[in-house]
Amino acid sequence: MESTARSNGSTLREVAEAAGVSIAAASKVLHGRGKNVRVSVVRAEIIREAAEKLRYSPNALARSLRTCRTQTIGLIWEQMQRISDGPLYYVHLLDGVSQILFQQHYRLTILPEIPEIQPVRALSDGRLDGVIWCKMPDDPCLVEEFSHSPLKVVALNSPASSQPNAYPCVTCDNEGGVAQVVEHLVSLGHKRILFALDEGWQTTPDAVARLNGFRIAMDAHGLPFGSEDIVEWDIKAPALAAWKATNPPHTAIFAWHDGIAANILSEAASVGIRVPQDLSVVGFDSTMFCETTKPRLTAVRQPIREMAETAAQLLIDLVEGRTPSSFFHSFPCTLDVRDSTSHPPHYQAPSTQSRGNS
Amino acid sequence: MESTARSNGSTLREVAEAAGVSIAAASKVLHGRGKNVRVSVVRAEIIREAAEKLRYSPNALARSLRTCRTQTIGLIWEQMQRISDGPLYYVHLLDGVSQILFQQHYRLTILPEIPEIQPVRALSDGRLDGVIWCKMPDDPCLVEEFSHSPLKVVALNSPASSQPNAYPCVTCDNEGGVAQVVEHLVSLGHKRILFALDEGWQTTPDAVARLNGFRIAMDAHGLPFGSEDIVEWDIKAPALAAWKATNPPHTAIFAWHDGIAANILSEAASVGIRVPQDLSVVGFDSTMFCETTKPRLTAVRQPIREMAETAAQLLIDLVEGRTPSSFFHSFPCTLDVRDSTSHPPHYQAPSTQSRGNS
DNA sequence: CGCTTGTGATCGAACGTTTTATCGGATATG
DNA sequence: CATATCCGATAAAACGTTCGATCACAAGCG
Repeated sequence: MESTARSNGSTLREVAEAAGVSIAAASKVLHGRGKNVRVSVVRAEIIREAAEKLRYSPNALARSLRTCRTQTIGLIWEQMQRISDGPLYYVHLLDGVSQILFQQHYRLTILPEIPEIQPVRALSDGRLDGVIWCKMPDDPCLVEEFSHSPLKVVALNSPASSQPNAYPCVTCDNEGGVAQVVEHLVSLGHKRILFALDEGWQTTPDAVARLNGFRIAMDAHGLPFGSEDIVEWDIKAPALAAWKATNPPHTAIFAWHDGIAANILSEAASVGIRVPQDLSVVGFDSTMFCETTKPRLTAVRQPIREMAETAAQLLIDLVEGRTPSSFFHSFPCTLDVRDSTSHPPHYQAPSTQSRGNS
Repeated sequence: MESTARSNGSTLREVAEAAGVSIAAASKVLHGRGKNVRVSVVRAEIIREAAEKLRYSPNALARSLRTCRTQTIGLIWEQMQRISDGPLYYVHLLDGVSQILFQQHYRLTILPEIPEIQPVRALSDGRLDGVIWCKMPDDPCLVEEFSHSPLKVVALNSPASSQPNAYPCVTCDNEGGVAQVVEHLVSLGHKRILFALDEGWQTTPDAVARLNGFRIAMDAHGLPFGSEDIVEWDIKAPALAAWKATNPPHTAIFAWHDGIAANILSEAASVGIRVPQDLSVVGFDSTMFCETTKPRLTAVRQPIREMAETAAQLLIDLVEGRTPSSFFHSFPCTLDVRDSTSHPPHYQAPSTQSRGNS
């Protein structure tokens, strides 16, 4: 075995020797650090030449070991499987985060999903300055663990923390967005609306928030909403046939994210249900995706790119010792009305509208 | 200012002191390193207890500095802007890469696009064991630069290197995929096919390869193909109106990737051109995207996920000192025929087909 | 007894930086 | 002339690991 694996071409010491100066001088000239170290212009030039000749490249590990800063932040999100299955939501998230990070000379490391506490400690192994955590669970143990660590953390699309100022949170106004959906559908004349979730939604803060918002909004309109109005949509098993059988039927479906809505659309097409004539469909996220579906998909727009940018900037501020002015950022959602929503079947103009369905 | 920023809760030395043993012993027990270091079971337990009590977490920087290994690999790809504009291609790439990496306990760092040589040297700053480079240019200087660095590199979707065994290459059979498109369209009766590219395609190896493949395939069918059959599609400026004016008109368009094809589809819909009756459209990549477009998009399927997995595994092998059996991996493409291709207008059955167009 | 082998353990030298403390000497200040 | 200040520069101590060298001691073997 090699006794010592040479890490790189040349070191600061070699440059210093070649230039006939001290290591400190070389460090000062090449990296500009060191307050008390002063070096004349002539020697500076000599050092720079020596560095170029030796193809010197500084070792970031050694520097980080000394300075306790790595200029690297981590991103924790869902399992890749779900990310590549879903629509463009995560791509925009990545775009926003990396945009801010790169322009401020930070690197981005993608981390595998970490559910347990133990691995959280492993996060603070010195390689990261901070972490953006998507859908971070609101667990006091987690906060406790982070408080013992120099690692900074910002939560993105996570439930509001029970400890208000433990870490910054960036979310969107799920409730407000959902309220707009209900408002839109109700004004079109819909009374029974199905809420579509996918498997494992219980552990997804956003899904829970949207369901709650939906319940509240329906309630505000005096419309009934119970467990029979919720369906766990399975990509594999078509469920629209079953939907047809319910009585009185739901005239609209709201899916908690675009991916499910898209699946509902293609399922409807294959079963022969016309959207929006027979059934209105609404999604959530409103990425580019919605523009190319069969009837273009009406959906709530979540400003995920801006949210990601905000989270990244918040984290950088924290890492660099600046205290953010606010620890809670909620972004408003808007409704993009496209072609997948319309009046329910047998709709009558509001003036002659009677309470019971004919 | 703080003179010394404490990096973390506790160090190996503190654990060793608490347990009353040497640092080497603690290192051996907690990390299993050190060949000659032996420690009895009783003391091992004492050390483990001390570590737990002190919330010890090893410093990866110090370890990497010593071992010259970081268990981290970098991913160089296009600017994020293009990534989030495009279809799911990059998501699947990321999925494949991270899948392999994570399960073998490697981390993934996303790097900003690096066009210059100088920053390439900065890559080998000790933080990375290797790099997966998408659309890596075939530049001898680059190879030269990498040969001076301990960094391993694997090229993904890049042109075959002029130095065959300098680094492993993973690509798909662009020519073969395009040949299938031409075969498909010609068998449907098309004779004039427009090739759609987007701005800056000249620097994209895949785009160039597909254009070449297209030229060859058209030639093999005895069909003319010249500069008037190539169009630079601009997302902003609709071009289908112009297309209508050409005489004789192209009856089919092949776009070098799905994103452009999708834009053509929505443009066609807004201008009133029916696909596939008036115009056939074919894309390349065939991600999930193609299933939800207005007519479902016929496209060449590129096994990007498998390609990404292969590239990642190749790189890990290289990093861990194993020599890959092959340095060139080309994946076959298949044609997914969907609803956006059909016979050209005024098509007559082959039996009465005459050479000239009526 | 002399020699090898094996066990359990420690010491201390790297790894490549940053940064504080220090040091001649020149120059300015009292 | 004594003393403070500044300039140019260096030595050396960290930072937290890994790992080769070493050591004491016991046992096995001829």
